[in-house]
Amino acid sequence: MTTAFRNWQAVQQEVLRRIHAREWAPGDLIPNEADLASEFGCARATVNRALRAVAEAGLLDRKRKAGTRVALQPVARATLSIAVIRQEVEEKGARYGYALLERSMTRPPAPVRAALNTADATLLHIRALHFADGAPYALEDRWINPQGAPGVLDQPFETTSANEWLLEHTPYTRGDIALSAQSATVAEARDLGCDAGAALFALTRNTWNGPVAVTRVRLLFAPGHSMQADL
Amino acid sequence: MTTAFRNWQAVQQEVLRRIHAREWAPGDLIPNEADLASEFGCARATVNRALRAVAEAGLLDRKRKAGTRVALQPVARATLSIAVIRQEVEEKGARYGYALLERSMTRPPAPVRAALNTADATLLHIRALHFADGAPYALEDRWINPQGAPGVLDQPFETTSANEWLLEHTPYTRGDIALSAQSATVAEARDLGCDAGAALFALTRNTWNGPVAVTRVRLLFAPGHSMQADL
DNA sequence: AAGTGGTCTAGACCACGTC
DNA sequence: ACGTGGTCTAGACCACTTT
Repeated sequence: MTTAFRNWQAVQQEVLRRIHAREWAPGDLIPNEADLASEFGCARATVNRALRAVAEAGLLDRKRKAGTRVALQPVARATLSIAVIRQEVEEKGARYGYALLERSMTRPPAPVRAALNTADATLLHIRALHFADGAPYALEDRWINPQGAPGVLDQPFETTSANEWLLEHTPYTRGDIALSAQSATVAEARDLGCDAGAALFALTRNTWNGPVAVTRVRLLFAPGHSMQADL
Repeated sequence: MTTAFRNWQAVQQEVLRRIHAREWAPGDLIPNEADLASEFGCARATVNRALRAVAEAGLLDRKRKAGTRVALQPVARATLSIAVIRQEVEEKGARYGYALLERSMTRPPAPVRAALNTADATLLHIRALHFADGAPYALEDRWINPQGAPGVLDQPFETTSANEWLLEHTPYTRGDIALSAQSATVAEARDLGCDAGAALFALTRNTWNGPVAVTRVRLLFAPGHSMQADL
């Protein structure tokens, strides 16, 4: 006799067990929801909830009519949590500091124009440093579209970072992120207090609110920085 | 009169609209599920589904009894999809290539032992190169615990990468990932065909199957590599 | 103690994709 | 055409927290 699986977490655990134990091997078609429900002694909605969760984790492929199959090559999905830099620093138990380096209205260089699709508009350009315990932590290079961030031109950003202000005052509907590595230029090395040519972790992020570009920011982290995530 | 919101996606969209329009401002307590259900003209379960989805995206904080609040600082969550390297290369439209550099049973250095918590066991050490259109794409440095990957010792890994074999044959229950930037050592530069000291994007990943370590891998990507994700 | 979200149920209908 | 997952409903009970 099988124990009854009364809640969706229990069903999920049993499904995961069968996958890991290869009772359901990669590529296999598993029983449909109705059959599993009667086997597990619960409602179909409960099985659905469990299978949906496992599918979202990438271990199952579900298709109407075709049924549910164990994923052949489970694509690992790591979820990065990207918080405000001040939070990130303080969560590491360090004292946060901030300094504005530059604030101007400028026509951005071609790559920025292309990424934001803002043609030849003049954007607010902010360069700033974030510190952890007095040491440079990250160098922020940001372009803000005043059209997409009402009120931004009234902000001096001398004590509060654009990073923080935008998150609280400017909604966005979509965005993308790119992570990469790059060598520190002489200027960047000076700002970050490292050697020129040092390997830096870079995060570039664009956000939009509907069709209108809000901001593009490139964060260069001091050498040794790493981002963690769980699978 | 309000239009009826008949499905959870429509409810979700309306909730997002209210958050973005600041009708529900950060920190605000929003109406409870029952009230929203009657306002939207749908069942409470439908509202629940929608609110749960928004909360999973980080825009709402939900607590029993305390109610649902708009998140003060929505933590951006970027989901990285980490596929098999061969897939990754082929999806870019390039021809994939693979070469084994080293295969041995060795006692790993301290950092690896510590990360995997394998005490002084002897592990399988694999070093290999992945190519895209003939050019080095990524350098793989991997340690495999034979205890966690039955059958791995029978694999030569001369034509099929450990990356691929493990994903298909070895289940895991948890893992972690770290992303960072580092300078190429002389040896790494030789393998990757770049200059020593070049900034490389590094991905280090540990996986376990329950309490037993399965593998630890460090992937060093050729200069210029970036990882993309959406928000 | 009471209010809120979390979940389960049984049944129903629908949408999609394969056959 | 038809089988499968996707979703909705109405009602119910439970679990967690705050009051």
